[in-house]
Parts: sequence; structure tokens; C-alpha cells
Amino acid sequence: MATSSFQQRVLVVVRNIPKGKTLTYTQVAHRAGRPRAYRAVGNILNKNYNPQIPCHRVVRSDGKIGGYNRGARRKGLLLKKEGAVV
DNA sequence: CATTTGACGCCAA
DNA sequence: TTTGGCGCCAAAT
Repeated sequence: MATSSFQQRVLVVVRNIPKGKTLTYTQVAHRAGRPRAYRAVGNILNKNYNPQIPCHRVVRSDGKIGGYNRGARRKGLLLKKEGAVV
């Protein structure tokens, strides 16, 4: 795979999150191969405004929403609609 | 190459 | 419990 960039890996990981499932930034970073890059993960998603990526399934380790390109409020709503456990 | 920016995480007070 | 501060990392400037 030409997925060389860390950000590319993160996007793939997030895109592979099944419906009704929520991962924390730490978990995503861990899957992406950089268990301590949770900082970069948030930054990448923020810059990468992509509707294909269910970035709303990525939450903080506290189980809180965090942020979202179109408002964290919308993110929490989506999670609830999908049936994500909080 | 150096500095700044963040959708974060954890600890101390 | 809440706030403030430090540490961490990749990408952008």
C-alpha cells in the first residue's frame, strides 16, 4: 500500500470503524502505528474534512465527544442514532 | 531547519 | 470536581 503517511493510515483506520462502534483517539493512534500520536490524529482529522470518514465515531478517552468539523453536537447525535454505547 | 498549531491525555493543586 | 500545566506527535508555515 502506498499508505506511507501517518495521516493516510489514520484515515483508513477511522474509515474502517464499524457502525455503532466508537474508538478513542488513543486507540486510533495505536492502530495507525503510533500509540502516542493521538495529538496528530486529532489534527489530521481536523484538517481532513472528508464525509467518507466517520470521524464522529472517534471520541476522547473520557468517552466525551471532543470536537467535530460541523459541531460536536451533531457528532453526539450521530452516535446516538447509530446506537453507539457511551 | 525552526517554530507554531491542535478534534488529546494525564497529573497536581 | 474543576482548572492549569506539561508532555506527546505529525503536518503546516
